[in-house]
Amino acid sequence: MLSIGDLSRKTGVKIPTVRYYEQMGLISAPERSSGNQRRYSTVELERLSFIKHARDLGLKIDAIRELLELSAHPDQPCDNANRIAAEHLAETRARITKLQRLEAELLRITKGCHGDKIENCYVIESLSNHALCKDGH
Amino acid sequence: MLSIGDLSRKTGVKIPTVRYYEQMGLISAPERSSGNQRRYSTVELERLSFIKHARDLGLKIDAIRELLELSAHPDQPCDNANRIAAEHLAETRARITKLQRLEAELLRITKGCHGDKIENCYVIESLSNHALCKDGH
DNA sequence: TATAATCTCTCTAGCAACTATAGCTTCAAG
DNA sequence: CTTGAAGCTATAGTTGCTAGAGAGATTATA
Repeated sequence: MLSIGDLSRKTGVKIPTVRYYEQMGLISAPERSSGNQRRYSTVELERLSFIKHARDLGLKIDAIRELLELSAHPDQPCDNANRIAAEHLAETRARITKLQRLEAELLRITKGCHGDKIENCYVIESLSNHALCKDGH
Repeated sequence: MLSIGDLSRKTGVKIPTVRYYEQMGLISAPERSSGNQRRYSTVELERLSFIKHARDLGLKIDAIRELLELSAHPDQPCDNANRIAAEHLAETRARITKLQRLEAELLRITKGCHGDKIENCYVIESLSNHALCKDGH
């Protein structure tokens, strides 16, 4: 049996986060030692690894909850799992696109400053005056 | 004089957010009408536009606070303004890079599923088994 | 076996940047 | 003068954790 610290080291999920996941119902309440400390088996280790992996990929808790639910029913169609992953991919791409627009604008702004005083600083000026922007972010 | 609703419409900042910014000290407490409602002048309109623009570019409240402080001192050097902008650009780029790695992995996972049941769904399998990943995200 | 060092427990609060709700008051148009 | 929209304060909720306090449990060493 693994203590919460063991589980944490093996998965890379911090101890308070493990307890948080338990509270959120992502993992079920484990057995306890005689002194009331959590004791885990490899079942929970695998489940937590799944969660960690999904979080590292940026999936939201709710999506992970759905995926865990799905993975418990091996005989069901996997359309929903694919849909969740595809939606997350689309969101990720949308975020990239948005950040790239910001990147371009920030680059333009930082390159544009050749002054040395705030009064003619292009950074400050750009923020004050949206009309200076190339892009309708 | 502008009501908080006028200010909101002109800047695109929602009313509760305007009040939140006031609470956070980004904008100072404005004059009040005889009935205790907020009344703004164009000074506050410009300041809030600055804030909105900076937020749209992804700058954090603390960074904006610094920039506002700087913009109040036109005769000071603008090194700090440039530094803040450059740091934010670097952070933005780092986030893009990370998201692109996730995108690649998500794409691989979603394309990889040719099963129709959960039991042989590559999405679920990938999440269960990190070793299937190409990239050490 | 005693004791010290480390771990774990629960509970509460805090983070960022808002957003939502409730219950009340004020404003502006007709 | 009435009515409906807009505004007020205060509090709580959002997401996904993280930090701290103060107590109890476990383990390693003497």
